[in-house]
Amino acid sequence: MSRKVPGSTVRRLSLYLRTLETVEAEGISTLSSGEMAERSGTTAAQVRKDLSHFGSFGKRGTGYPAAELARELREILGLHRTWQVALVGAGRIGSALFEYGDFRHRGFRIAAVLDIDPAKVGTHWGEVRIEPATALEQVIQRESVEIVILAVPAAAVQAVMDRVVATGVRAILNFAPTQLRVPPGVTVNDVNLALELEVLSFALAAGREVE
Amino acid sequence: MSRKVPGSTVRRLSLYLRTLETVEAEGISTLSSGEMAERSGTTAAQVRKDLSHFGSFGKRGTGYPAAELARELREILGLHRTWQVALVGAGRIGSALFEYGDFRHRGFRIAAVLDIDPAKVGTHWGEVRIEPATALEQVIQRESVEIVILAVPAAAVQAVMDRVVATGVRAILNFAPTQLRVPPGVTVNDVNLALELEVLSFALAAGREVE
DNA sequence: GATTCCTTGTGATTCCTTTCACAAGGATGC
DNA sequence: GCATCCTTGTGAAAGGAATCACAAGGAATC
Repeated sequence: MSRKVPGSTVRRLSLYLRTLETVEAEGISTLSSGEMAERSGTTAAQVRKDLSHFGSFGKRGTGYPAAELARELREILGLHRTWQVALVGAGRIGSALFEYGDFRHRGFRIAAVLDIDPAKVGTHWGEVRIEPATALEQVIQRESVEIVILAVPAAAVQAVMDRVVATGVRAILNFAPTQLRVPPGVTVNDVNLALELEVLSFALAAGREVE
Repeated sequence: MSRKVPGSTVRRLSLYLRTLETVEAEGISTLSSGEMAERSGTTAAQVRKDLSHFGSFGKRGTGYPAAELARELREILGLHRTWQVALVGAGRIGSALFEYGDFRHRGFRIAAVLDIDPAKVGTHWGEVRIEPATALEQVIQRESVEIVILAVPAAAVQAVMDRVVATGVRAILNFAPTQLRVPPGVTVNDVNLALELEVLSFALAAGREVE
């Protein structure tokens, strides 16, 4: 049980949680680190080491109780509560994310959608009315937003980010292919779709696997 | 100039390339490893070490010629040519990816779109006719597809992947939140959107930055 | 109850990535 | 031409993460 947790461990915890949910749906109530590893694409030792950062959840000779470990992981990952999310950018990517059911089931509620395009402002996505980007600060405050998803063009993203950070938001998911400058204490997670394809391109061109 | 290249280096190369393109657009023709690092969110030593895996591209006392290094990086990443891509799954995410302009500009041509839904099959996205998922093998062969993007539900993805791999495709970009089992020689790159939000959730819940 | 078989949790080790530090070499100014 | 200032490329060192290996302990069988 240590203090500093590698980002790679956090990402695997998320995979473990999904594995546990699948396993529970299959009616399995206990699984070993080896079974977890097999299903999550890692090794038994890695599973045990990852979990050991946060405590001791298994029983020797038996393994881990699926339901209980899932509950623990949700707690650790902060998924035991609902997070209010604002989505900036109502384009294709924004729309896909809004529809993405996984988010809601996992405790992320897209409470607001904003866009700069006057033609989109005022229209509705389901229950949510698209609001003007100029109202960013008010919307974040009104909806108690803690996580912002940026799905805006690369040219605009730094300016929007600066405004977001100024409101006190400390977690940002950025889809623009731009390296953002953020003050310490703010976590930015980048999803760069072109980059993901380029990794594949490299693997094919170089004739080797990557990662 | 070494043999084995870390995946993290490949990902940074992609960022460097984007930085170079930005820099060129600003009319800058030469930049140092320090300037590159500043703009790409890393360190000067890292930039030099990353590039040193592939050769020697800079000039002491001066830095790197932007246009030339960009050309070299495109070569290394395999972006000097066009890749034929098939997109399986014409839902929200598939649609967003199809519209995503960055892909085409980077040498990725979505040559085919497939879906299992009869209501979608036969309709067109731009020039591309949506084809039935049953025709997967024929379409891959006909279009000489080398990269497949899987934007299908988690429950279906392993079966589709098996068929894709059987055709000889060796590079897959998977958007389903499922750990795929692949034979050696096949590179799978996962994009797990819920996971990316969960990393942020963890950071907020734990009160610390991640990565 | 004793024996055998599993499985966890974790220090030690190995492996890999990043950072450091500096020699080598080019540019610039006088 | 010489001195000074930069910048690269890279071996060496440091830092982190994954793997190993095993002691500790529970379950199951006879």
